[in-house]
Amino acid sequence: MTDDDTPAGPAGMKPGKRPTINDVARIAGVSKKTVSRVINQSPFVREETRVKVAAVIDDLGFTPDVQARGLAFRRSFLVGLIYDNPSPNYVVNMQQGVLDALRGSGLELVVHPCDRSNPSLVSEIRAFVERQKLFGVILPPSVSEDEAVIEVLRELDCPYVRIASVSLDVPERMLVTNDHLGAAEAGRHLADLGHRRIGFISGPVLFRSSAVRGGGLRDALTEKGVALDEGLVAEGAYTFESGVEAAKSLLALDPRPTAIFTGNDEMALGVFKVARDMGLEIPRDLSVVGYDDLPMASRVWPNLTSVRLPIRDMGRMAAEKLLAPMRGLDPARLDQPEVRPSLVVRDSARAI
Amino acid sequence: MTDDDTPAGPAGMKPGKRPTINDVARIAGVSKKTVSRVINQSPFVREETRVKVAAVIDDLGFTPDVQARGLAFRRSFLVGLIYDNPSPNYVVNMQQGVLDALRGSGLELVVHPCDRSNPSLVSEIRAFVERQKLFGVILPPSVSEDEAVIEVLRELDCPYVRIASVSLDVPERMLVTNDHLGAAEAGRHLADLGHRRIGFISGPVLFRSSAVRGGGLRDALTEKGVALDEGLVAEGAYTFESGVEAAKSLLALDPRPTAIFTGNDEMALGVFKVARDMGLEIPRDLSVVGYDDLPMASRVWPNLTSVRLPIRDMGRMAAEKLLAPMRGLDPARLDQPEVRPSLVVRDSARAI
DNA sequence: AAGGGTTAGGAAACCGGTGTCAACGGGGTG
DNA sequence: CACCCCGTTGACACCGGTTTCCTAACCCTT
Repeated sequence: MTDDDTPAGPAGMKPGKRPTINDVARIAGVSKKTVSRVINQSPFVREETRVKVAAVIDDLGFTPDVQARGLAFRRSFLVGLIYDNPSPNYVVNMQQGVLDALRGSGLELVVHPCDRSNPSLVSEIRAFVERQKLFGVILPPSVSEDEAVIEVLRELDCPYVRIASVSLDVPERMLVTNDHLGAAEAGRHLADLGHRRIGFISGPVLFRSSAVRGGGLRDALTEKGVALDEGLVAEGAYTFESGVEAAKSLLALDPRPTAIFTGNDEMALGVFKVARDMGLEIPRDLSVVGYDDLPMASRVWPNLTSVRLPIRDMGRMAAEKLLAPMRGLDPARLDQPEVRPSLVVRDSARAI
Repeated sequence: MTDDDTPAGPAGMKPGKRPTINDVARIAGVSKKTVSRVINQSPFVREETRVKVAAVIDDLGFTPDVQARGLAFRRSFLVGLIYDNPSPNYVVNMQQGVLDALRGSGLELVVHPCDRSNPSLVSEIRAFVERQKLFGVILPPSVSEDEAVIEVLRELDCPYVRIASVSLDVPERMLVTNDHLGAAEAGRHLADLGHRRIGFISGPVLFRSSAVRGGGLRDALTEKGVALDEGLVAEGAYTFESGVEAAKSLLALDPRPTAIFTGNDEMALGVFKVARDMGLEIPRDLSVVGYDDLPMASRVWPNLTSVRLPIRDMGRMAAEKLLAPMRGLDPARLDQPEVRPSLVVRDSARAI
């Protein structure tokens, strides 16, 4: 009957426009509210009706408008990733992991780098979250450790998941990276290789992981009957340059340490540089173990022994926690796989 | 007069809720349409009225709801970054640059990695752009070179800016990275150092930059009276492993090249590894020049001479092109700064 | 002073969904 | 048989903006 000449799409639709819920309702012969119920999987729809509406939705290729839905729901379908970690490798892998979990959920990822030393950090994050009415937020270290930020998220009633080296919150909002375990593995490895004078270059105090990794090392050494000499501990800043400075001070000692564990790989490369400049050969004259297992750990020479952190998996797990309520999963289902750092043994550390 | 006990916010507002355009209109004593005009900087508002409304907006801390605005505008305030480049460093710097340009504009960045070898690439990107009604899209290589993707963006009427090594589109939608120039600089450098047998490890053919960088090298050498021996050209894949394979084949030649220019730094590190395994010392026995100037170029030993690409600036410039219409800038203003790659001379290449 | 062209500003519809609540039909109960 | 309850469904208002169309006021001519 309709003698319209719609070039594409099923009959009854204006061309060149996406179908709306009204089109679906009209064609299916139901009210838009019923269509809405089908979309939202309401149980109060007769199976027969549901199938009929679903068929029309499928036929038309209808997808609900995220803005309209968001407006009515007073919540967007955007997940924010707020981070201050400067490592590109960390950031990209984290994003990938989050996207792995988001795939198929209809949610998108909005990235928001920030700077904890910026005094307007909190108000800026507040504006971001409030304006976008975020579905949820994922916070990797170290911004995950900022209680003022968390305070704002709670106040705005924005769901979040924090990633940190130790538990700082209720389990359903927390992903613990167990840095203690990873550092302990590194410590045991060095002790087993016979090292007794072991240096440690920590991260900045602003990062909890700095202390946790140091603690893991200390505990493992103690367990092996080795003491961690406080004189062999230097503070770095998780950067190459800071690693250089710290290594200079440690390797200037007499007697110097026979092994150095660094809080991350960047600083381990700083140790490499200083050792080279001093004519020390790794691992003959000095063993080095890093943390993070960056791609370059296996590119440099000698290959760097390092603790691998499954960053992408961490991103995925954190995002899955955020989605759990939407998927009707009980937060009680807390028996999720833990993050397990693992030591990757390569060539930069050997028996004394 | 008002004896309400709103804990926060100016009078006349319900507590715990963000002010809406209706609140502003009521308090300012105008219609919501007039407020809308002020927000959108319509010229049809008397200065006196504008000031009055602006004062109320400021007083209330009113910010328009992005979803409602987007719904009415039929366009969101989200910029998409669609990329398939696997380098974390590239991706993060690109994001940073785009965010630099977006700051203060009220737009947010949504990241969308993709895989060009996925047959559903185009339909997936279509769904993403259509569902989110993106404000615009930025496409770095190599997805920027995919005409099928561009076709979809045009069809959906979604503004975009492509980043590529050569011009593939009209100037206002194109940011050219001038890889030709960067590679030529590298070529001149090697020729000036006296190298005559120069090897080249290209990127994959899927990336235009591979051919363009090779062309730049060839032209520079020709200009110096040096021929690029086709037998010294090997194809890599922009990965460390592919660099290793290509280096093995090139360094097995007799006589072997005295210098190798690689399409990127990852592959240059592959050359480092093979040289080390063969007992060749860089730069004494072999000079190496890379492209990208990754952070690790200055961390490894010897420090890698490489062509620096201002990735963050590129991201910013691309995003600014996208915002130009919104800012009322003429696309005619095309006298923008060009991307200028520059050679960073370090220790991995020296005179023969 | 009447007529005509601007211009500032408002009422109502609309963007595309969801929440509230009442209505409807059929089966079980007193 | 009247009444109630329950599973389904729809009408209508609403989310917070923008667009369309119209009116009233103002200024300048004639």
